[in-house]
Parts: sequence; C-alpha cells; structure tokens
Amino acid sequence: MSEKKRGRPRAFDAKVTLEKAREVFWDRGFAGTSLDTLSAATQLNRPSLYGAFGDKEALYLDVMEAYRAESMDVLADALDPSLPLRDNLANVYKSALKIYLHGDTAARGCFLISTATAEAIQHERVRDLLRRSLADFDDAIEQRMALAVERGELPEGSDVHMLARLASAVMHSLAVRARAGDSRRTLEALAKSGIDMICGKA
Amino acid sequence: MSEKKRGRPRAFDAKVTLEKAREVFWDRGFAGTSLDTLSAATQLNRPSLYGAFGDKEALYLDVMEAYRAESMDVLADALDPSLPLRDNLANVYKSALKIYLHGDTAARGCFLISTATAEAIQHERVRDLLRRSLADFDDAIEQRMALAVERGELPEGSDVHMLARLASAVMHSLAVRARAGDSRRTLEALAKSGIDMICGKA
DNA sequence: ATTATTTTATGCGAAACGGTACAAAATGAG
DNA sequence: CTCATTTTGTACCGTTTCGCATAAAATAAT
Repeated sequence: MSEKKRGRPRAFDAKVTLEKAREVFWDRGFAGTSLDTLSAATQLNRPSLYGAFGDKEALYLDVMEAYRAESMDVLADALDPSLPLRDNLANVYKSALKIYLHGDTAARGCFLISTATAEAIQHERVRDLLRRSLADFDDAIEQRMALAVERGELPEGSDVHMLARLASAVMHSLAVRARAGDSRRTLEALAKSGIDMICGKA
Repeated sequence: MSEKKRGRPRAFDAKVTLEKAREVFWDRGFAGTSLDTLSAATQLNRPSLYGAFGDKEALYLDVMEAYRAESMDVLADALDPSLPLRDNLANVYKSALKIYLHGDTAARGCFLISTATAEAIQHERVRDLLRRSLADFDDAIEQRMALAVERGELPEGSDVHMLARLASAVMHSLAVRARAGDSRRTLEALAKSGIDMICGKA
C-alpha cells in the first residue's frame, strides 16, 4: 500500500476523518460549519486538519469527492444487470432513501444537493465537482438503460439519454423533499410513480 | 392603505429591501451572507435592518416567503386554464428556467432549493417553510391536472396527485442542474422530455 | 413650542472566525 | 546516539461576525 514515511506517524485515519467531517457539513452546510466544529467532530486540532487537507474549501472538496465515489459504488450495486431494469430503479431509489432519510434531528437528504448547491455560485470548484457528480450518475443509469434496450426491456428506439436523466430527476426530487421533511411514505410513493412512468405501469 | 404613523418615516421600501436581500442570499446562501453584506446591498445600516425585520434568520424567512408567494403567482399565470395542459407545463418550465438561468457569475437555480435546503436541518422554521412551499407548488399543478382529466386532456382515472408531483420533480431537477452549471440547451431538453412523459409523446 | 414616537447613524463590544507560528513529540535514516 | 522529517498541541493573530447601546433626526399629536 503505502511505504513507511519518515517523520512522526499520523494518529488518525484520513478516510475516517473525512467521514466525520462529512457528518458535520451534511447537517450544517459548508458556510455554516466552523473549523472549531470540524476540529471537535474529527478530534483533530486545526493545524492537523490544515496540514492533512488544506483549508476549509479543500477539505470540503475532498468530502464531496468521497461522497461522489461512494454514491457511484452504491449506484453500481443497485444497477446489477442480472436483475430487471425495474428492480434496478427500485433499488436505486431504495438505497437513496436509506441515505436521505437518515439523520439525528431531521432527514438530511443528499449531501451534494443539500449543501453543495448553496456554495456553487461562490466556489467554482464546488460547482464543477457538483456538475460532474450529477453527470456521472446520469451516465451510469443511461448505460444500464442502453443495455435494457438491447435486451428488450425497453422499447426499441427509446431515448435512453433522456430516460436516464428523468430517472435522475426523480432522485433529485427525493433528495430535496427528504431534506424538506417529507415523510418516507410520501417519498416512496414518488419513487414508485417514477418507476412506473419510466418503465411503464407494471 | 396604511395610515400615517407617528414617528420618523422610513426612508426605504420594505419590499424593495427584501428583493435586494434576496439577491445576496441567492448567490451566497444564508450562512454565507453577513449582515455587513446585506447592509451594503440594501443600503440600510444594520440597526435599521434589525428594526425592520428582526435578526438574520427572520429576514431570511421573510425573503423566503416573498419568493414563495411570487413563485405561486408565476405558476398561476403559467397554468392558465384556457390553454392546453401541455402548453401549461411548457410555460411552467420556461418561466422557471428564465429565473434559474439568470445570474451574474453563474446561473443561480431556485432560491429555495439552492439555499434553503442547506439550512433546513439546523433551522426548523426554514425547513417547514420550504416544505410548505414545495407542497403549495405540487397542489397548484395537481389542481390544474384534475381539471385536465375532467376535460379529457388526461386519461380518465389518471393519478393526478402523483402526476403533479412528477411534474414538480422535473422542475426540482432543473433547479439543481441549473445551479450546477448545466447548459440551457440541456435543461430545455429535460423539460421537453418531462412534458412528453407526463402528457404523452406529442 | 413641546412632547411622544419612530427611524437613522455612529460606533462599540464580546465572541467567533479562518488560518498560522512555534515548539514539543514521535518516528526513520545514518 | 544524532539528525532530519513529519505530526501534534498550544497559543496567538488580525479580521469578521452578530447584535445592541446610544444619541441625533424626523415626524405626529397636543
């Protein structure tokens, strides 16, 4: 993995630290989170945070990237091509809701949609990473849908590019509504309707 | 309208001030906006802001409420029942994109989805007003769709409740994607696909 | 004119903010 | 052991933050 370095060894795991930082950012947003709060949550003092990740924006970007990568892993699992497309979409929404509805005081929604959008104007790198994250998600679904057309799960000549983006659109709405406090029942109904609209009524 | 008050008259218009404050919040988010910035943008010193609107959260809530009300007016215009439902939805998305794609440095998306979501966990009143705003929007579209069923624009027995929420879902996605920097062309294509999906391919 | 009432403007103050300097501590290399 | 290197912890810096205290200014009521 990594060769032993010269100086004093780190007393923390960078990946775990990013996860702890993510929890704070997720609840309070980027601008609403202070370095003191991050320091307390990660149990690292500010200089250690600074040394390992750079300033607050760089740390936030690292958290964003980790979330993007994790999301793509979850999506890849949900889109298991040995299952029908309809089941795939159900799994996508189910795993999304599992994430979105978690939270201490209230459901947190999607980390990117709930916190990165707020910074997207002032911080160009946040905006770019957000756009890339959404596009990656769209593309993965589109790829599965292209396969579905080949297999006859979707009608010949389906516009898989737009179908995929509509499938993502339902998820964006789930994210926003979850953060706004909509009930699990309400969100599950929206997910089901979305599936019916894209795959045809079962 | 309002009877003359006793003391020194206000040198500003509260509605105009809320609009100026909105511009700042829209670009920088709630937590990312300081009272100094708001004071400069509104040309009111802090004590005047405080006297007229209360603290920063109260001011933000006033801005949210004004945006919600304006959005409902725009929506009502777009849903003009003398036009076909398909045209109505096209107008809804067109007027939404007109708002979302405006901005100095980058497209700002939806004020509520881009800035209120970030605060929704920590500020319960923001979360509640956000949820109410989304619900009002859904309900207005649902009402128009119920009329569409009566008129035969939509098939008998259509689930107008869910159709309306899917139509909103497309708009939520337009809002998020606009803020992430997607092009007008891309967003217009998504809007068109959404209409086709809900009203049937033209 | 005087008084009561409300808004404006200056400026304060305590706290929180992001970021860093510096020295102590902990490791590997020689 | 000695030195170079890296991380850790304390303490600090200048700035910004939110909110308010206070007094001047502008109006209506009397």
